[in-house]
Amino acid sequence: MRPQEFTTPAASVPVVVAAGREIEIAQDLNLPGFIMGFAPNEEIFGEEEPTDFVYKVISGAVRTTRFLSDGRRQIDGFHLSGDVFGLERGEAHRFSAEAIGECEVALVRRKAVERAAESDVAVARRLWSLAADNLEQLQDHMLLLSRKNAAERVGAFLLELSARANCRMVDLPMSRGDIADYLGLTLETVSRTFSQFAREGLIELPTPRRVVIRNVAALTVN
Amino acid sequence: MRPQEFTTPAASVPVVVAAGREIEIAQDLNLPGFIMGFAPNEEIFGEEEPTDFVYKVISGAVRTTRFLSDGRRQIDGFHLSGDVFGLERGEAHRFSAEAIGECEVALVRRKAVERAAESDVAVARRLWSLAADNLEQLQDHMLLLSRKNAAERVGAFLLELSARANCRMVDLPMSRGDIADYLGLTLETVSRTFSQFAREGLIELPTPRRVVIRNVAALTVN
DNA sequence: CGAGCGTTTGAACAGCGTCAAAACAAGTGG
DNA sequence: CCACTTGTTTTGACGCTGTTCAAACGCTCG
Repeated sequence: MRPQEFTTPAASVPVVVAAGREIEIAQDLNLPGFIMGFAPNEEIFGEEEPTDFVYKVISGAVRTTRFLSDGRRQIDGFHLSGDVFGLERGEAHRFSAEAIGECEVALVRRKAVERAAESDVAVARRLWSLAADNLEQLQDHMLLLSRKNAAERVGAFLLELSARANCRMVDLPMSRGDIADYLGLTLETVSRTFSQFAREGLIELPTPRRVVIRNVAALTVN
Repeated sequence: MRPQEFTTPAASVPVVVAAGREIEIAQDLNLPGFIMGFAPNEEIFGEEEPTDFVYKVISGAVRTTRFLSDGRRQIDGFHLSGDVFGLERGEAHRFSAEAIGECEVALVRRKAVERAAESDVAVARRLWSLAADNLEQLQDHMLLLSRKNAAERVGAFLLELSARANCRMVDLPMSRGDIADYLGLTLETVSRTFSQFAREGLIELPTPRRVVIRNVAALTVN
């Protein structure tokens, strides 16, 4: 979705919900931006598109994805409320981003972020930290992908979400297929592992999209 | 290996080969450092050790690794001559680094690098670029680990080395086991895939550690 | 020449993927 | 309110890819 293609609220989504607002991109870094609404599975930006904006999830959830030429998909990350995404060094996005469910996203001009970083060392450092957090998370995820089995992957995923929500009960915004593409599995394997965990009493599944973690230790692997 | 434990050239490795030299950490960023020699499989730094230094490969090859508690190993990356590694944000290393074969590594104080970045925006930007390169490489590797099969992984690995060496003939400094832990496979699968490629004429294997790439397209997957 | 390590190869096995169908949930229109 | 549609999730049966275990091979270096 390119900004030139904005539609008015009266037309179909996406729509600009609010313009000219101050968006907090990092701690103590507020920049002018605007908020847009996206429908489920709607593209926020596509691979190869210019990196004109930096994004922040206001509500809902977003996934960033990459594809192999034959359609195999990888989900690089899930971005929940408050997360910043789409900040890349190059001129073109290496990922696409899509709304998982109905969601609101704030857009800030990338140039504005870069100018702020150039004039203020503290800001540059905070942006660096943002990237470094990202890097460390990616490294953990790489270890998961290269050396953990299906149960360990799903366990780590549930604990990751639980830690983010700071709660043993988690509502999953994403489908089994999304989880599978995040964990390098198939959706059937993810579903089977959920069922297995429930049978073993490690989790409860009140509904398919709600998980209550009962046994943290049994889901943990280091 | 902590610097306090340096031994003299007369004793066993590692040894300080040269002290007080200027090391080029990034383009136009030369900082005082010293060069140490390491024996095959010798640890350069360990997980959890303080991040007091930034490292640069002068000769030979280095691997950075992480472990799961039960011993499963992942190789995060191979670092060849000219590569900078060990630059992390936190106070403790999240990886260990070992010499693959006999090699020389330059050490520069991390504080010196940070001071340079703080006083010079251009330096900070170049360090940022270093990290961003790292990030992009990691993302590609994640796609490999999550969605590519054994042949595609080994193919990508060979092309990666070939691109770095800028040559269709590549000498592998690392063992089959190292390659396996980098690609998320077993050493047997790596060996079998090499043999398979050779049988199909995609590569030649004059010796186990030397590969000549014959058919780039057949090894490529996007 | 023999020891030790890395590599190759084989055979059996298992974990996860594939294909298929059924169960389930949510929304739509009669 | 209920039949119908559509999409997601679950479950089953089966097969393949890659692992495991084991043995043989080939270097290199004492």
